[in-house]
Amino acid sequence: MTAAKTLPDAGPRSGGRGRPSKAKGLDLKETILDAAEGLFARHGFYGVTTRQVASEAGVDTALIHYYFGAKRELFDAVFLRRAEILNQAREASMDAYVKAVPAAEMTVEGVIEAFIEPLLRISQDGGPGWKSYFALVAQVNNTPAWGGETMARFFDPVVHRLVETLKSVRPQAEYRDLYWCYQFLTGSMMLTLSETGRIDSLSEGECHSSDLEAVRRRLFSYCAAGFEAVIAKASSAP
Amino acid sequence: MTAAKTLPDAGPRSGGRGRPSKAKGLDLKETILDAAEGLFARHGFYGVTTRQVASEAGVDTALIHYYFGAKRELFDAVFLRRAEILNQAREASMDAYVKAVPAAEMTVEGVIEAFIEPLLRISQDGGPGWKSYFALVAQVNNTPAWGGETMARFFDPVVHRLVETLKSVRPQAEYRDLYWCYQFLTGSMMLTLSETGRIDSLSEGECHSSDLEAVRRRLFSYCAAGFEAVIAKASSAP
DNA sequence: GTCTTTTTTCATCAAGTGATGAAAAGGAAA
DNA sequence: TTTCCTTTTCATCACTTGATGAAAAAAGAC
Repeated sequence: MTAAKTLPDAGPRSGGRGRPSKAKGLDLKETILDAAEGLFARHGFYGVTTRQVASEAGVDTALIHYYFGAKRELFDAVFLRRAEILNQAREASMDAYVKAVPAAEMTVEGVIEAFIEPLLRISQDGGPGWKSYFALVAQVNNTPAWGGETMARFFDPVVHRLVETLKSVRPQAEYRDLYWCYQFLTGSMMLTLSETGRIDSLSEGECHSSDLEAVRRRLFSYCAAGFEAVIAKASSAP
Repeated sequence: MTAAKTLPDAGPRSGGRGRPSKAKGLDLKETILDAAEGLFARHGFYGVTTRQVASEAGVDTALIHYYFGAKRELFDAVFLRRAEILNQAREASMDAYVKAVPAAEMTVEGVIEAFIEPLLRISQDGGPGWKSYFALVAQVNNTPAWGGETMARFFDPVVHRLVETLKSVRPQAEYRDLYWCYQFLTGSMMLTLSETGRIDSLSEGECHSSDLEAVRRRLFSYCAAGFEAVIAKASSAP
């Protein structure tokens, strides 16, 4: 609390006097976030101690509280850091699709691809931190106690955008069906992005969690066909 | 350790002399497992203390170690208790399908329904403990550190059976595709069974996590269409 | 009743937990 | 150089953690 109050509000540079925070301060903050991200992703919020984070980051325990306050605030900082980038990338991707394709030619698969592809690309090219982050989000997504609120707080807008776009492509579809299908989609997507390695052992080497190109070749058409089937079934039997 | 060694090996009744374990012993064991199940499902392994379990079950902390040994062994006992019932029910369901339907008339959707339906039925009719259990399994499924091994240890056989049955229905399908599709399916299924309530708030009341009848009307055809699309795409573009 | 075994409770341990206040270190500003 | 502010470290607190051994209670066996 006291520590949190003395935090420099803006990131880059803080006013005029005193030691400039550019020296190592911000780097250390990022280092701490990186360490916390990896550990939280692997062991969950309660499975990680602030001492472990400090040790992994190579800093003193007190420094973590100095920069982030309580442990939960550190977790939120980890979660928030990439959530904004993620939402931006997804909104941009859907913008691009809607802008590039005439309304009459938009497809369910195209919309879904615009929604998911940014995540695959970032996971492949964004560096190792992103892999941890996706595993973290997948874990939060399946956390009954507080996962729902957290996911809603950060990711609801882009999901609503997906549903609305799909509704415009298939106007006869019911929202009920679209939301259920979205849930099925996000379950597949999150489990895949978290790359738990289960499919590697299950398939005895036929498939690899990290092979996102293989995912790309299958997930879009899988989900699109699922959506279409559910929509068709609903409209045929009301 | 010492406590674990003095455990009665077989459950029901233990030999001849001494206090019979029928009195309250087994009931207490079940009570402890129930309490642990609910807590682990909500907060994960590290988010629960043995004292919380004891308090929830209304027993002394030491009794937990007396019956189950270390905390991790308690967790395994919780996980194992229903896993066996689950596997039995699923095997029986697939047996019934394969027996009832001539090979020529089996469908991808039929096989998938035989694989998933037991879970939905048990979740609906099996009592509240099962809801917790499914949430627990979903959480383990998304745990990178040790979730993979745990899932494999308990559930690999029935999954291999699913894949083999699907292969017999669509002999031209590649195992690669079937395994990837299974991963998509299990992601959707586990997230749905864990009933996190996210779809309730996301859909603003249109859908309810607990409405498994709505799931039944959609999930089978969704997954089946996804499988068919992936298989078709693979065989059309080798 | 007495004996014998199991079940339950009590008191406690050693290690680890998140968190904090005070002091030290270090560079910029005067 | 001295002052001033920020960053980093140190020592520590109050509390919780998983776990255990010894003693007490319970209940059939004799």
